[in-house]
Amino acid sequence: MRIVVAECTVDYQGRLTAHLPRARRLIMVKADGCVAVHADGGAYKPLNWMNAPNLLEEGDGTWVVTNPKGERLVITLHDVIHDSTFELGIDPGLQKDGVEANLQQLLADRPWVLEDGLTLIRREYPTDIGPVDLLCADPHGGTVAIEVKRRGEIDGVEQLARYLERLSLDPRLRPVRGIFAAQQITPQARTLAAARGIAAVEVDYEGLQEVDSGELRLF
Amino acid sequence: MRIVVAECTVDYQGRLTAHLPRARRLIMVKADGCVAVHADGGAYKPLNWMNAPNLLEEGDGTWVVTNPKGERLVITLHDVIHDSTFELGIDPGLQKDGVEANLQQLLADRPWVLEDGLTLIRREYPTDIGPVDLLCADPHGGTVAIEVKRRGEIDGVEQLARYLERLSLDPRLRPVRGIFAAQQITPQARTLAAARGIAAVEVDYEGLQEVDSGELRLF
DNA sequence: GTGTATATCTCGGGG
DNA sequence: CCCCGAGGTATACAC
Repeated sequence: MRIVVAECTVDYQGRLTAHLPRARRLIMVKADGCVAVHADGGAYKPLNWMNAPNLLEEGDGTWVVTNPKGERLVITLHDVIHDSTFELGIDPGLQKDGVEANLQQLLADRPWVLEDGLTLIRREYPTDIGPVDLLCADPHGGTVAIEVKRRGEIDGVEQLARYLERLSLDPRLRPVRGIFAAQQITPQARTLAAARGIAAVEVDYEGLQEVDSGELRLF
Repeated sequence: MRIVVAECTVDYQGRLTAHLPRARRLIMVKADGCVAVHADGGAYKPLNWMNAPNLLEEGDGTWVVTNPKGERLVITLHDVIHDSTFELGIDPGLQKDGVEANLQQLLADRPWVLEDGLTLIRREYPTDIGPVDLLCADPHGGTVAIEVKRRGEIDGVEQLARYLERLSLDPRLRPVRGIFAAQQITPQARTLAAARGIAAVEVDYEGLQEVDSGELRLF
C-alpha cells in the first residue's frame, strides 16, 4: 500500500467524464494496483478511483491509470507533500452476521411462522428471471413463493410479483401465491403488495433466533 | 486527515455485527471525524467504517467510535507502524458529465426528439409512489410519461409501468402512454417494454449536446 | 425527516 | 463471461 499526499488535478474518462480541480488530496495505491483519490471528508467513497485490473504508468509528475475496459484516470501531481509505502499482507477478511442470508436461513427452517402449515420445497428456487428466495407448499396443494428482505420496500414487492408471474405459468405449481417477508415493511410496499394480492409479513429476527435456541434446549 | 498503519483488530456492532481478525491495515480518520479501515486490495470499499457524525474516543490502544444511531466501531491497536496527519482543506468537488441527470435535462429541453410534437408538462412529476422523470403532452390531447436512464434495463421498464398504472387513474391525464428513453437499451428491457405497450427509444447523448450547441449558435 | 431513485455503484454467486 | 441480487450500500433530491 502506497500513500501519497499531494496537490493534484484528476481527470477520469470512462463510464462518465469527471474532473477534479487542483487541490490537496490523499492518493492510495493498493497492492492489487487499484487507485483511489480521497478528500478530507466522506468516509466511504473516494472522489475518483480505478479498480483492478489496471495499468499504472508513472511519468514526470503525471500518473496515467488505464484498464482493459478502456477507462482512463489521469492524475497530475503539482506538489507532493508525502509519499510512503507499507507492506500489509493479505487480509483475513470480514466476518458478518445479521444480513439477509441469516434471515432467509431462519425462515427456511421454520416457514410455518409466516403462515400455518407451510413446508419448504426449496431455497433459491430457480426461474428464468432469477431465483426465488423460498418456495413452499401449503396444505391445500398450492404453492407459496416467499421473498425475504431485511427492509421491505417497493422494489422487493415488484421482484416477487415478477417471480409469481413466471411461477404461475408452471401447471405443476398452480395455484401460486406470494408472501413478502421482512423485518420492517414500509407502508408504500405494504400498499403495493396489497394491490398485487401479495401478503406482507413482518418477522422478528431476534425472536426467530430465540425460538431456534429455545427448541434446541428441549433436546 | 490522519493516516495510521497498524496491526489491529476491529469490531463493528450496529446494522449488523462484524469482526476483523488481527492484521496489518490502514486506518483513515478524516476531518469530519469519519473513520475507514482499509486492506491492501479493493479500491472502493473499506473493510469497516463509520460515517459522520460520530464521536471518536481514543483510549489506551483502543479507539471507540460511536454515532447517534447507536452504532459502535471498536479498533484495537496492537502495533502502530505509522501515524501522521495532514491538512488538506475543503475539496472543490467533483465535476461530472454523462450521468442520468444530464440526459434528463437535455430531453426536458427538447422532448420532441423522442417523438414529434411532444411538449413538456413538467420534470419529476409526482405520483403517490414516486416521481416520473418527464411528463409530456402530445398534440392529440394525450399524456406521455417518460422514464430516462443512462442504461436501460428491465427494472427501469417496471418502474415506468408502475407510474403509468398510477397516472392512468387520473382522468385529466388520460390517455397516458409511456416512452422508455436511454443511451443503450438491453434486448430484455426492449422485449418487456413491448409487452407492456411502452415505446423504447435509444438516444444519442453526444448528438443531443451538439444539437444544443448548434441551436445556440443560431442566435 | 421520510421516501424514492441513482451510482464510474461494489461485491459475490450461479449458469 | 454475463446476469442477477444484496449492501452496514452511500448520496442526492423532492415532498
